[in-house]
Amino acid sequence: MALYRRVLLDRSPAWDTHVYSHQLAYACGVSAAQVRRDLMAIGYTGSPSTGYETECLLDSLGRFLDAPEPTPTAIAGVGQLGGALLSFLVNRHPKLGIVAAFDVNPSKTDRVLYGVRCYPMHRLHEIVDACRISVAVLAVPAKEAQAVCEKFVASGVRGILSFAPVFLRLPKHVAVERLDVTIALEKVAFLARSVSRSRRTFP
Amino acid sequence: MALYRRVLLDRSPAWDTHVYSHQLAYACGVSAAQVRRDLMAIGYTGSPSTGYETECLLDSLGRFLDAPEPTPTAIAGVGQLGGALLSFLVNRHPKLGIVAAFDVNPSKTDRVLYGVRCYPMHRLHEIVDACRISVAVLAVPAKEAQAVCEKFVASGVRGILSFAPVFLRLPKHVAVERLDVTIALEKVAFLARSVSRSRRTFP
DNA sequence: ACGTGTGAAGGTCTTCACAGCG
DNA sequence: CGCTGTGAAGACCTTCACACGT
Repeated sequence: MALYRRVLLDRSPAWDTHVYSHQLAYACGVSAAQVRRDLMAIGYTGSPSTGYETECLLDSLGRFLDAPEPTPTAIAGVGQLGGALLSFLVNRHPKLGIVAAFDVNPSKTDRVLYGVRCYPMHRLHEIVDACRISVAVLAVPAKEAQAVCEKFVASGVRGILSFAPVFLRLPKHVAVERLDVTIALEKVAFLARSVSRSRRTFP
Repeated sequence: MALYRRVLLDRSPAWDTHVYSHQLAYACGVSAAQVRRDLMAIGYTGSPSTGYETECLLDSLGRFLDAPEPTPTAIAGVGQLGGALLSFLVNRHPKLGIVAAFDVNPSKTDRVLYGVRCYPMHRLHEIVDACRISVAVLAVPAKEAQAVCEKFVASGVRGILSFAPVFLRLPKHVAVERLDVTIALEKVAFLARSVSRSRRTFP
């Protein structure tokens, strides 16, 4: 899990240079055995006495998670959500830079928004091709999501992060990750209801 | 899964009044057996000849997923992300209404933003208590997330949807769901890289 | 003693296969 | 025949338990 790296990056001052699996487990909300197994899977091995060296571990995680060179990324849809994502992501991650934005709204296109140039939709293929973009973020309305992501895939994109509340039907060689706010909220409401129920049942 | 309902709500015109498990499975990207098992779990039973009645099925899903009465919800943090979420969620879901927003910024508080009244943070307990809010959305900076969600929990909130890229340590009787944009993006980039690798290895 | 690496057990979730019925 | 409901098998993931090194 990439969560380990995040936790290590803003590492607690307690972990000076070394960290034990149970500390990392506690910080990530998983079990210590899980951490050891995951770290073993990426080929890093720690010493029993001192635990894991944080610097060296971050290095191994980086080699495993990141591509050798930065991965250029694009975003489609610069509405409220797209804008929030842009301002949040720009210059945040050293290996995942947003290099282009796309929108249908002419008042948005051909300008630099949040530090990223915004292009009209019809130049999508051209730009994706020229910048060798391999990952795209979808922040467009649900009705346009399927069409836009097909354009991305046709232009060579191999990974898509979608915020649209629809299931995207794509070839198997494209990785899709969905972040569906509505469903997540329904899920939380459901879980909240059931935990409070079990609380009442077994007080 | 709540995905079924979403798919059924904007149901394809092909499914007039009835739907077969394999159609629903195709639309949601899962297997037909999975759909049948899930629908069985919520106690709905279809007929072999006609499949499932969409209206009746939606009814059963609603009884299972939703609370009998609407669940009041609050949001903390009305920055870029919070604003986008607000405008996206307000009046979207019949059973999950955002009834209050909270922010530290005085220029935001005591105004109505996106149709929702925004209160200062120090009135959080008072408002959550008065409105019987049981679910909260966190769109605050990572550093404040833990503190804010503890205030929510202390005020009686039992479910939290967090967008902050930190692990929240909370009592077990509180349901937490995280939507971490950065980690999701890293995951997509990683998967995109590995699928393109396997593509090259077995062409 | 304490923590890691790792085999083995245990549980959960998914898929297969088939009886039954319109 | 085709689709549902459901038991059985299987795959996957998590946890336990313990040998080894420091």
